[in-house]
Amino acid sequence: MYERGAVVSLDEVARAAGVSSATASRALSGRGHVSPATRQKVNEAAESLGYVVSSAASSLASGRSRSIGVMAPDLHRWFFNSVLSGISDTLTRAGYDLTLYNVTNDPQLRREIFRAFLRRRRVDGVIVVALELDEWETEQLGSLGLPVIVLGGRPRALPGMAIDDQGVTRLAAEHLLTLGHRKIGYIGGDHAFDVDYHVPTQRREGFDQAVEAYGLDPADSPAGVADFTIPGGYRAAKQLFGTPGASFTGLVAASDEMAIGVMLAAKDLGVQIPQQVSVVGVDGHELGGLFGLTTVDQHPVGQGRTAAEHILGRVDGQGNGDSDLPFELVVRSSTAAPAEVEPF
Amino acid sequence: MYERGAVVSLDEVARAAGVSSATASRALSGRGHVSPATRQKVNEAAESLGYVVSSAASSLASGRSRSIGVMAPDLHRWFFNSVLSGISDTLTRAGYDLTLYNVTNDPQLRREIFRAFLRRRRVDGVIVVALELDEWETEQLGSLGLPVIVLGGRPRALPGMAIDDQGVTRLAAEHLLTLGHRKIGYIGGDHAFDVDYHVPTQRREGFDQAVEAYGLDPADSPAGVADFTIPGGYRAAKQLFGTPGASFTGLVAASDEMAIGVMLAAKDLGVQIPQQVSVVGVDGHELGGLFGLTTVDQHPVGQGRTAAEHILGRVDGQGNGDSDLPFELVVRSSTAAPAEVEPF
DNA sequence: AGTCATACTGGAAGCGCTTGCATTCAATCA
DNA sequence: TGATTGAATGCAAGCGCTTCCAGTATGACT
Repeated sequence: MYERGAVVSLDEVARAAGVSSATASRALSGRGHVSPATRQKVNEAAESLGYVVSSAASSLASGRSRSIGVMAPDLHRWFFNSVLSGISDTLTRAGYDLTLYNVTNDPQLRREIFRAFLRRRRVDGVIVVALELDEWETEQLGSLGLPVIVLGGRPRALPGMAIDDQGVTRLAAEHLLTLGHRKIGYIGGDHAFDVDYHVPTQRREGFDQAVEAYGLDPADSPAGVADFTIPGGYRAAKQLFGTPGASFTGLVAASDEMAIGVMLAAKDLGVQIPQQVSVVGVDGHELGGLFGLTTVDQHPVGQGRTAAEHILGRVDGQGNGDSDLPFELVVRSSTAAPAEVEPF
Repeated sequence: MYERGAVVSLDEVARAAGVSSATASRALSGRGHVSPATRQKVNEAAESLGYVVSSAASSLASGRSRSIGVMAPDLHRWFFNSVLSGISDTLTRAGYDLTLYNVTNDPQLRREIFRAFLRRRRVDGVIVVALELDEWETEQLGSLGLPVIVLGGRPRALPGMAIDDQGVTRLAAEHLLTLGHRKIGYIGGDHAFDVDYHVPTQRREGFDQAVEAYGLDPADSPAGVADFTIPGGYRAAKQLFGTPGASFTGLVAASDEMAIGVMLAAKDLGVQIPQQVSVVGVDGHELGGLFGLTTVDQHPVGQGRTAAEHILGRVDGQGNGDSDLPFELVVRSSTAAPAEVEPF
């Protein structure tokens, strides 16, 4: 039904340039010795014929596909689609394609991705974004014989890049403590939500460390559990604000989406931010500005870029992948020194 | 550096099953005649050896890559990543890969995607999500010799699927008019924002039609311009709410994100929804429930699924693509009959 | 002048599949 | 019963590149 319009082959380019296809290949790919004059002739021929290499033929012959696989969970979550944008941008600039594997909750589909999709040798490397991998999955990835990099979380067996997940919440909590808050609450994830690799635990840990460093008992901190989304944060905050006796002047949320949920809940309940409660999040969400949210920005787009650069380097046999990612506190209007005002 | 772990070839499977590689290929792909007994032998051999077809070799030999290209703009926008999820889900289930081309504002990158990426013959079909294509791009897509489907917008030259973009806003406005509102405002896009193919104009048109049908003059409707995002809607609403003399009891926003921005602005300004102003959006945003937003749901995930099914059908030579997509009004708490209360 | 390294180029062998064609064999039919 | 048909299978020719190897030419060096 769809016949490919006259597709130009390397042979035609070679003929037009008056060289062999071997030389044409070398000229176009930049590998091997080709005289400048020949190279130009070939390039011109290719240009004028509109030649584009066939990825299938090239892959088959060279064993390289010029494509990177990206496995990511829920694309609705801002963090993940941000990382994906960053990866996509860098790969496109490098002339690589991006094969997306959206790993959903369907266990069968998920299994199939690890079993078959990745093995088709369509990709030269894999970036795993914030997935909690079980042992079998880790093994599958490892046995691929391809560079793999896990972004977010540090599975023992695979090279990873991650922010210091304790560091971010520690920084967030320290910010509040420095401002003078002494009674601060925490809203974070639960182990049951394993979309993030151990992230919930790590983040809570960081919070605790900061609190303890100020001689306080983390157990005294009112805590809520949510799933890293806006509605999740909203619900948790409503509950927290409504808990009798659980007063606090500051609140750390383990993600900006939760923090935004908190701010919405506060608005609904008439709790004033930051007069009655200061709120800090983690991520650097694009809506942070709109809400005046103080946050620990982890530059997700940059993380995507970095991961992509890294994997591209590894495809060429450089580096090994483990590294730390930067983050920084961005202070906006959702935090202030605790006022003399009655806490909520 | 990374040697591929013992990759199993079709020949090995064939040998293990005691047949020729031709038969093994037919057995595995399901094409051609193979006796049930042979088929089973081959399947078992493949299974036990962990054989997975090489996509490059298969593509080269058959001309089919079992991959679909998806071109999408800004992944942050909820609508786009929803559609993408839907596409991904359907493709994965069908055993297809998804090659993502995130089309950004960088004109050079964008050009390159159309010029080279799509021509590498890595994909069997292309789904274009809500991109305003210029003539050259349309032509490139058309000359690919591949099934292409444009989701959202209807470029003359390419088959497309779209909701009735006039219909959605007409429905939204009719909802308000039916409730008794007679002074309703509109927040929509601008031609300058061409991420959506003609969508801004179409949606405004639909709104006007509804208003006119009630004997009102669309020119009397207070209107704001925004870029389909939450902050955009927020800014436009602040302006609209602050315009002297521009009173209205209902507001139609051309996207849910804008509508959410409107609600946030209203909250900040103390404008009560729906008591003073009723708000309707378009999309079916996942946060609609949280905000109690009345909306015209266009089921973006479903759209993605439908588009994917369609393109898969076209790859197999069926159908031609043009079709309408369903949408429906979802009434929540952001709309009500105009109260006796003073409008904002 | 002779040797050797080096730059450039072409021939040709695959890469791992799919598929057209030929072959075999058993079932069907007049 | 011989001719016909069709299912089942194998052979082998590619698909369009990359790259090893060999060959030639050119320049450098002793």
